[in-house]
Amino acid sequence: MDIAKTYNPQDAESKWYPFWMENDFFKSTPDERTPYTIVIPPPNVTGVLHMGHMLNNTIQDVLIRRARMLGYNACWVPGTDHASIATEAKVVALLKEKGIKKTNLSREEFLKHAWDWKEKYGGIILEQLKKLGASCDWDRTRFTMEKDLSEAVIDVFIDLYNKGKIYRGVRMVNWDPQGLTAVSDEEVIYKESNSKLVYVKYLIEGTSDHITVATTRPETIMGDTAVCVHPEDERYSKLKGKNCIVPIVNRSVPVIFDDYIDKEFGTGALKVTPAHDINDFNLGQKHKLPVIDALTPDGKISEAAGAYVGMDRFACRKQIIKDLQELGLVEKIEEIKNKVGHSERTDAVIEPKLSMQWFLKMSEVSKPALDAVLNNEVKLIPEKFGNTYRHWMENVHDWCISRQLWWGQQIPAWYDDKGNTVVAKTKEEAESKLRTLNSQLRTENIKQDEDVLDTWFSSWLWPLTVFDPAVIRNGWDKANADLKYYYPTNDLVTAPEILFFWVARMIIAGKEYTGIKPFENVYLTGIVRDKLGRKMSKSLGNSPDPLVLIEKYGADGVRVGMLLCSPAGNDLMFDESYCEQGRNFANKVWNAFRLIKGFEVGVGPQPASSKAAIAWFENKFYEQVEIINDHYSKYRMSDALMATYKLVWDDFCAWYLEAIKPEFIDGKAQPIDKLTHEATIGFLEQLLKIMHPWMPFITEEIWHLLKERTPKDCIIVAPWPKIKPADDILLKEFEVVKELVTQVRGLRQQKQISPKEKLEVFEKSTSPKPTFDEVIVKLANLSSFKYTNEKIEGAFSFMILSTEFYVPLANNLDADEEKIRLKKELEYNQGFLKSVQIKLANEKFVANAKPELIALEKKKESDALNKITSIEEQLKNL
RNA sequence: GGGAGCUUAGCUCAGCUGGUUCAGAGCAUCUGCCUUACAAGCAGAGGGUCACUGGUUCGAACCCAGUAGUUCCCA
Repeated sequence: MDIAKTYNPQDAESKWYPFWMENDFFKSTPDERTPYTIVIPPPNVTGVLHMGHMLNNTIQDVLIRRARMLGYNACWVPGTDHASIATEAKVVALLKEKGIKKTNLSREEFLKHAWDWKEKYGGIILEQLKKLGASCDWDRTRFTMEKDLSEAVIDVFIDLYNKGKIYRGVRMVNWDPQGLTAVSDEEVIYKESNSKLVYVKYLIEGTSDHITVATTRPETIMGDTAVCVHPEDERYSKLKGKNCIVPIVNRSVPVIFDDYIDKEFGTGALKVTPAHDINDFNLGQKHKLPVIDALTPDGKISEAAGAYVGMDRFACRKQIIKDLQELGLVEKIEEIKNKVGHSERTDAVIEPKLSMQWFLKMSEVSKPALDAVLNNEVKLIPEKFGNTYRHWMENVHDWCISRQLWWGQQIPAWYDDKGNTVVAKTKEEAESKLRTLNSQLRTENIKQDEDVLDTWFSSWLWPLTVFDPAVIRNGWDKANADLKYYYPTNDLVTAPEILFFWVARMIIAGKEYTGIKPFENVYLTGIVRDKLGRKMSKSLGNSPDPLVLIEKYGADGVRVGMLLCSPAGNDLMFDESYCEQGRNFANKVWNAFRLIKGFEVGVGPQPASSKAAIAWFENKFYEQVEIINDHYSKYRMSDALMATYKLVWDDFCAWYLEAIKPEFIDGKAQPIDKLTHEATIGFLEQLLKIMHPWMPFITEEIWHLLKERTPKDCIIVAPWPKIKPADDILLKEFEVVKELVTQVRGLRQQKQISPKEKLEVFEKSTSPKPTFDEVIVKLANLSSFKYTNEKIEGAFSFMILSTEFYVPLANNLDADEEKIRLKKELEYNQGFLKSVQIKLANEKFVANAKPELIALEKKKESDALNKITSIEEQLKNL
């Protein structure tokens, strides 16, 4: 068979993914096995795969594939969320291109367009995940706006309303004037910007005096309903009971006193605009001030302002400063830096705005969710996030769950024309409820709330409703078989930035509706940054396209590359060179396979070197798989990967294969014996298994090229290797072999001796351990490896641990050079001895240290003394 | 302004309960090799005042305090 010299990932990827699908290897249905479940953090339905997804989903796939091999019933549920704001913005933009305005459409018409869009373009990301190799059970794909998932959302709203946990109120919300919706606190991004602090004079009514206030938002002056100063601020004490005049609109407003004021900031006097600042709003409530909303929803000056009506808020800011200057009312302008909130979705400057919104009271429902993390019922990985989590949960604000959009679950609240509100699942139910409040009710006067619910208000049910959308209605006791089997899920893999948005809220929902946590462990990945440490973003253009990377390096290469640089919970500085390293590794594995596949099996006996190498590698494998399993158990992904990488590359390829590889005689490869051949294929199979979660495609490819297999005999479902305790003594012996071979190779390099020239090596020993002698002869290319009781005169020598080795080199020993080298070694050992002896002479050390430790130090001392004597002797002989 | 984390080789990171010859790994670098599995490779080598300053201890990369730099979260 002709096998390509370099691995071609595309062939394997296009072959095995469909094969796995056709054979239902990703599929899971409840059975007698223990389940292992992951629900995907549903990506935004408008999304395309970015590096963050790539990292996140690779980790999930590694976990799920390994669980499958460990014999669990592995189930990874995929899906997308409906992303109200993002999707609606996309659809609005698309309609605009066609010349259709959203405002000209009815809700139903708009939603039809939105669904059309979703069917046509939505969920591209799920197809992209397949390229990565994601082994999701695609038959279980869910979407948060599906009929029954939506119904669950409505059921939750009604339930929480009935429990008194949802209320409607006028509140200051973060208003996105571009998206025309309220957004939650978490969706506001504060950015540092340069602002002008304008000092404006307000005349005191009935006098020629004035009071100066400092503001960064002069365009809200028309909404002022008071000026506030600190009660203990002597500068202003004479203003008690006075009014002042709001410039431009010449409104008379009171001067009020409140210790909320920071005397040091600006002039110590604050203009109070209850409609446009949360603190001012609170002040207004306290002092019973009127509220004047001076802005329209789209960020223009409103009728109520009485001036600049219809002007954009930023244009107005410029104009009003100019006008105030002309009126002589501007004392000065300072340039300051402050943080300005921007919408995460549209990047528009957020406007604090009073509006009628629906809220969920968080204080009670969040308690069980806080406890679940504090008492380790839900484990956060890494643990440090527990602090952040607690801090947030202890200071949680009520959750604004309404959004002024159409794409989403419409709030099941109904109003009549008399100001009555009821919450009901259907219009009919609402009508009968309203009728009890309003006997004159006319059906045509019943209106449903126009708003939809926050997307997180549906995705917080994800781990429940992907399995049983009816669980809210039926209750946990009547949950379906799927939910009972898969819930709680095992691991959740997500980004720390949505720890509160989503993770905390899922725990809340899980606790509220089942009393059970939704998952055991939450693995928080880092943020993918570029190598300069900048967050990857579209605007910076510093994010590689994952699909291009896959094309370039292969899916396996990219997966390995991603995980090589991803410490748990810490950000990762991604660089393409990691993918290159991943690709190179795949190629290394490919070539190891090529070598093994090319062996011709003969009838000859098994060489002693092969037998010894097999014994060693078997134990090495046990030792390392145990370490790898341990890394997995601690979610140390990059450590598990690196241990796998080194086991394959260093131990298997560089040492084992070199040790068993048949020699060439007269330019012809000799056949390999049957026993060694079988053992080697067995090792390769075991190694492929532990590589499979990281590199699913190449491992499946080689698995099938290695042998004829039955159709169901695929590595994706092959059992994870069983291990035995490793023989530590054997492993230690081999470490000496490695060191010895390295020394001989180094000697060749140093003395310019060809690797082809055979050398002779002696070990000074009275109790030979010949297990690996033949391996040494082969790997170091020796004519012989012998033991001696005597020192070999005139030979090059070195020590490993406390054993001396000699390499006789005719005409090659440079006495001066040798002396320098030995003196250096002598110095080092003397220094070392000294430090050990100081320690042993220290009474407190001897008194306090553990006995094993003292014994160890004594051994170090005697070893060092032996070495020194030996080196001194050698020096004398030169 | 409040809170949390981080700082170890050129880069990315390990270093668990303070004690093995403990200062490590991978990549990168340097040197020599196209040795019939692999130049996407092989063999060898160099490279660090563990951010800084103090303290605790027989002993500190590790524990404590402070300082500097840096990242994130909250306001």
